[in-house]
Amino acid sequence: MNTKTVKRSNRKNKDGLTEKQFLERYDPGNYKRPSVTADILILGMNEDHSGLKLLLIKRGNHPFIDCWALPGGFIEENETAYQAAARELEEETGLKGIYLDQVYTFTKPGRDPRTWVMSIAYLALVPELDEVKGCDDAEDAAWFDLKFTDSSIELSNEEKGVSIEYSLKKETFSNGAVKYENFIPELKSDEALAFDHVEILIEAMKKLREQILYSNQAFCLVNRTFTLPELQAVYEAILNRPLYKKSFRDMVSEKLTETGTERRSCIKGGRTSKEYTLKQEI
Amino acid sequence: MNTKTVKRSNRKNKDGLTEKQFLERYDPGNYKRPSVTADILILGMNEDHSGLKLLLIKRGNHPFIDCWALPGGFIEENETAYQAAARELEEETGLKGIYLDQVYTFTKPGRDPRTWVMSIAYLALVPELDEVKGCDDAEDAAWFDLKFTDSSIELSNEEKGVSIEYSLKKETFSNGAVKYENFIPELKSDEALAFDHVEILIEAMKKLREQILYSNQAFCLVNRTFTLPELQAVYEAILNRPLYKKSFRDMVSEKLTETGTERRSCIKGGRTSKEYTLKQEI
DNA sequence: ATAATAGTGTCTATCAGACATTATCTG
DNA sequence: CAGATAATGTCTGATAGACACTATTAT
Repeated sequence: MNTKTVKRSNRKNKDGLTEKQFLERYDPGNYKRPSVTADILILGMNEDHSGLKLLLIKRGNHPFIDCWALPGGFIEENETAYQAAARELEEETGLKGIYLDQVYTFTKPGRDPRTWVMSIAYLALVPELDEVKGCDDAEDAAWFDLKFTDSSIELSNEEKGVSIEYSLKKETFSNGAVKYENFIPELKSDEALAFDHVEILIEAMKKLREQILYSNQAFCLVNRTFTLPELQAVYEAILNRPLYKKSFRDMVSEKLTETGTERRSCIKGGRTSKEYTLKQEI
Repeated sequence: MNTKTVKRSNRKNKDGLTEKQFLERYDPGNYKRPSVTADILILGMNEDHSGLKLLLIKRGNHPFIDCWALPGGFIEENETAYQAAARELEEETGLKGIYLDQVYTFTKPGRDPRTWVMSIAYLALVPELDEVKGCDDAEDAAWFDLKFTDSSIELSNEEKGVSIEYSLKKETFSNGAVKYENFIPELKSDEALAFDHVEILIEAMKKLREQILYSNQAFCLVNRTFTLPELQAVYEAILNRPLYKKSFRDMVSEKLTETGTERRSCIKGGRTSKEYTLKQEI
């Protein structure tokens, strides 16, 4: 590898320049370049585990003034998109070390009416917060209850009196021999999500649904210690269908360690549940 | 929705501007912006279906002069990243209507020594070409045999006498409760892939391996009509492990339609195989 | 006691893994 | 015929779906 490096450093291009000389004289030119943002879907479970919630911020300026939007920010030159997303996530929630993964990059011309902007979308999964802190403080930011079915998306925040609703139409899309089921959203409410953020939400939820059964992502949405009814509620909220208790428990059992304690999980009556943690692999 | 649009168009921001006025006066400012390229992994099966091949082009200028690289190009303002990738794919192979899907966006600062460049990686799957056209013509472009195992990556082109090899070390990486197995490449040959293109290759192959059993991607790598030994070879090449014939056939059988003809699939002796096509869903 | 939830037992259908056997083609 | 590959049959073990039953708690 050293010999290779040395060899390459002497190699001259058609203008007679070595790599070092070439880079010293390199002129980035005046091509038009896009701005690139990292936008984040921050997902959590609501208090009684009956569904998902999504963190949105309210826009204070044009375009889409007064509309709710995904938190996000421009990526800077000395950082990765992941770092930008993690920074934004911490600013918004105060949380670090949270599950955060790149979902998809959105590049459609005109998706931002101001100028040419691409968006690298990230999905963050936050546990039930013992302290429900940092969310609707500072500017206008709030958790919205999210209902994502096969035929509609509903985002609502009772306290703020906001309800955003889209109907979904399934459309098959061919990519070579592969066929996708795409959801085409149509706005049904007065309020709307800013930019193409519905589409980002749809893509992220599709991906999460595909992966949830074969990954440990569900464990990111509960506390470090959790009960099986709580964990099952996470799967059911994401998949939007009930799971059989026994099959579910068989599926996750080998990933669990009992803590030894028991406690109540949901609010309504009934028996106490055993508490578990995710098994630490050695 | 119309009322909503009308309402919003009158809404003024803190400077007293409507959305229209705001956009007319919008100054994109002088922030630094990245260049963004669409780079493509173009994968196909080699002639006797014994393995995968990858299309690479040879760089004629710094940086990484003389190195082999993934084809790609800058995304322009009036197109999506997908369109840029499709355009590049057609230039390189003459093919249209091919499977093409976004894999991941690479943003690490310094990944291009010239300037700030992000890359949106695409995966293209091309069928066995009856005409093996358009590949090693024009500039220097060539199909490389690709061997991707758990411990190494090998890219070789006998005709050009080029062999690129990396060893792979597995490393676990924690993302919240989720653990990933990452492959860390280390260059073993004199020749190397340009930029961070090994990492792009690794990510794309990981994703393809995860999806191949639950998607129709394998059908993109064979002709419209194919035999089961041919199709099985595709799965085995991607998964890098043998599959049991019977289980494999049970798995794919409901996706197939017999054409009625029989023909020989591989070069070596033996019986003729039935020919199939992918079943058209109604 | 009753209602509600937590947790377990068991049957079935399906399917991947594993091998064995039969069928067809080339030389 | 021998050697090679194609295609199919069958057994096993694991598992998701489905339902029934027992256990524990609050009111």
